[in-house]
Parts: sequence; C-alpha cells; structure tokens
Amino acid sequence: MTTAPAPSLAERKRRLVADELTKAALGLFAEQGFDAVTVDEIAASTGISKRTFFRYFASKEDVVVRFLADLGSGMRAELAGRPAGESPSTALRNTVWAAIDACAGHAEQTLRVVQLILGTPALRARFLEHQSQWREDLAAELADRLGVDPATGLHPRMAAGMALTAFDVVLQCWSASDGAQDPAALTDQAFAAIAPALDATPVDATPVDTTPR
Amino acid sequence: MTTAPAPSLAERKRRLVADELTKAALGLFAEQGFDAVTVDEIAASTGISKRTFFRYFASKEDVVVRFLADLGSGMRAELAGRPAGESPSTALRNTVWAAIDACAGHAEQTLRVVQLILGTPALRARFLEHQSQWREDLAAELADRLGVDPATGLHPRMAAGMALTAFDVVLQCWSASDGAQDPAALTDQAFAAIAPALDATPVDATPVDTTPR
DNA sequence: CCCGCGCTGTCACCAAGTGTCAAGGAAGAC
DNA sequence: GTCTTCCTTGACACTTGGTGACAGCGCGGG
Repeated sequence: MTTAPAPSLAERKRRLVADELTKAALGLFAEQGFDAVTVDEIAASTGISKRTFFRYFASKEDVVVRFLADLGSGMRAELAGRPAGESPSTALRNTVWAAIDACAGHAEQTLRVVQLILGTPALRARFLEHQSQWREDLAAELADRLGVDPATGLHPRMAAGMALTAFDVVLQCWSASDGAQDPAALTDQAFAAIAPALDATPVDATPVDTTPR
Repeated sequence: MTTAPAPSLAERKRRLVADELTKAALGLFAEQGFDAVTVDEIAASTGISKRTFFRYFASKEDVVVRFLADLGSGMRAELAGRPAGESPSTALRNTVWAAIDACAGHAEQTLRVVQLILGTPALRARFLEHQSQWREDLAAELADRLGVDPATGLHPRMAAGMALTAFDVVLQCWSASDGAQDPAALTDQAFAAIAPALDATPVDATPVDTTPR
C-alpha cells in the first residue's frame, strides 16, 4: 500500500492524453466496431497525429487491452496475500474474485469493454494470450504456496488453468447476459465445478486410471 | 469412414501447391523465425505471386495453423463416439488423446510446428482462439452426452475447459522437453489432476462453500 | 537571451491483405 | 479442329497497421 511516489506533471499530462485517446477510441469502437475504425480516425478525433497515437499505445489493440495487464498482477498479488492455511479452492476463488471485482466494479464502463473484447477475434486473441501468461504466474505462486518445485508435476499449472477457465467462463456468461447475471454467483458456480480437483492432494492422490484406449 | 467421393484433378493440383507452399514456409520459418519471413519471400521461393499465396491461405498465420481446424473436429468426433457409459474423465481423456496422438503421430514433423506456434505470440494467439472454439464445441457435446441443457449451469463448459487446459499444458511440456517427455504419460498426469472434478456429479454436488471474502 | 531537452507532426517506408482486370490454359460443345 | 466458357494466375494499385528519421516547437535553466 505504498503511495505513488511522484505524480510528476509530465506524467499527469501523459495520462490525460492517454485517457482522452482511450475514451475517443472506445466510443468509436462501440458505434462502428473495432475493425471498422482506423487509427487515423482515432487520432484525428482527438486532434493528434497517427504517429503520436503510437507513442501512447503500442497497437490499436493496446488501447482496449491495456487494463488487462493490471488484472494479471492484481490476481497474483491477491493469491500471494491469501492466508497460507486457506484451501486451494478458496484461495483461488478469491483470486479470481479480485479480478472479477475489478471488472464488475466499474460495471457499465467495463461491461462494454469486455463485450468488445470477447466479440472481436483480434482482441479476444490478445486476451487469451494474457491469460496464458497469468497461468504461468499463478502456477508459480501456487507452487511456492504448496512448497512444490514448479517443474515437478503438472498440478500447479493445471490448478491455475482451471481457475482461469473459471474466470473466462464467468466473464463470458456475464457479458452474454449483458450484465444481468451476478458475477459473484457465477464465480461460485464455476468454482463449485472445479473445487473437487483443486482440493485433492496434489502429489499422488491418483489411482491413475489408466483405462483402455 | 466413407471414402472421399472424388479427388478431382483440380482438387489434387490445389493440394499439391498448398503442400509445396507449406513446406517452403515452414522451412523459412524454422531458419529465420516467423516474423522475419515475408509473404513475398514464401511466394517467391515457390515461384508464385504474393496474390496467389493469399488464394491458398487466408493469412500468413494460416499456413502454420491450418491443421488445427482438423484437430478440433477430430476431438469432437472422438468425444461423440465414446461409449455413453464411460465416465466423463475417461471420455475426455480419450478425447484429448486423440488430438495428442494426431500431433505426436508425425513426431518430428509436428513437434517443430508446435514449438513454432507456442514460441510465436501471433501464432499462439491463433491457437488459443481455436481452443476457445473447441471449448464451446466440446461443451455442447458434453451437455448432450449428460442430457443437460447447455445454457443451464456452467459445468459442461468448465469440464471442456479443464480438458483443454490439460491439452495445452501437455503440449507445452512436450514441446519444452523437445519431445523427450511421453505425451501419453503427460496426458494421464494432467488428467489425474482434474479427474476428481470431472467425475463429480454435475448438478448440485456442492456444499457451495460460500466462505468469507 | 540562448541552449538543450522532450514532445509532436510530417514524411517516407515496410509488410499484410484485398479488389480489379486482363491474359492464359484446360475442358466441353459444335 | 475450333470456338466458347470457366477457372487459375499474375500484375498492379490501394488500404491499413506500424516504424524510422528528421525537423519544428515549447519550456525551463543557465
């Protein structure tokens, strides 16, 4: 909980422009669709040049997807902060909640962004890439938590993957229902489906059902 | 198992060119990396024009990712063909095996392609997009299998998601180990981690652990 | 007052796709 | 055999995302 060190003037000016740009872009995307809007349009609508746009965002996708970066680190932090005694399923559920909360918090704002992302192949692809990174992060954190070597056994990665599948499915339902469904309830429901696996003992635990092919 | 109806001459000619193009492209990608190779180069190296290249492949990514389409339908077919009495975990494990087999079958060939895909962000993104589609397909098949309305409850989608997480993790390990690890063994290991959840009763089954926040 | 630094716009450029059109070649109709 | 038709291909122009290079402008410090 350290206070931001110095919101220098230049820094704030930069944020201002970035926010303006984001707002303009999201507006245009909403009314014309992501692909139909050109970077030139976005830039022009804010009165800057295309070149400058790319000094603020690495790509057109980046405008929409930027905030995902925070989600990832937020989740990792949440998981790291969970009490050690907590069961894996509970810890992970709270981890996902943290991210869902960050989304559902701004409600109206975020819902449209999420719908845009899920409905645009290029953006969905970026989103999934992030998730894939988060899986590695969470798996590392989880392995640490369980005192297991990350390279040994697939369990941590599988557990992280299940949690993120829950996250993804919840977002999908929430977005498909246009925000009508309660994210928290959906999260609980999703975790109910994976909890038995999350809380099973990692190491052996398995009669290793090597059934016929 | 119906025989292909008529491998008309034009059809075969088309395949031939596509194969040649694919071979050339993969070769170039292997030695220079995906991003460093231009479509012009690929086309030129096969003696055709760029325009023609795009008549065979929808995009540069498509050359590498094309075969994924088959994997998806293969998995769905495998799941559909599994005996009704089989436990979900076994049925899904076999489903994933089918895909893994299709990959590990050609061994040398596919290993390099998989490594290319997993190691190239743009390709990995496409791959994940496919997976996301497969999840919907498998979920539908699964819901059908369990006699459940797909819209009701997240269980089928979660189950499909877990299976695909397994698929992804297995491929990642296999590719990271340079083919040294046995795909079948990895698959078993991954499924050992999720089986408890897969075989739990879908509907209620859950004390719904609504623990504190 | 001038100097340097950072931000910005302009312009040129590359690569991925796409639309259009005209030429060529194979297959069928007469 | 020839004519016609259709399909494939190449050539060319164009749009869009994204990058590099450079020149101008504002601003604070000397």
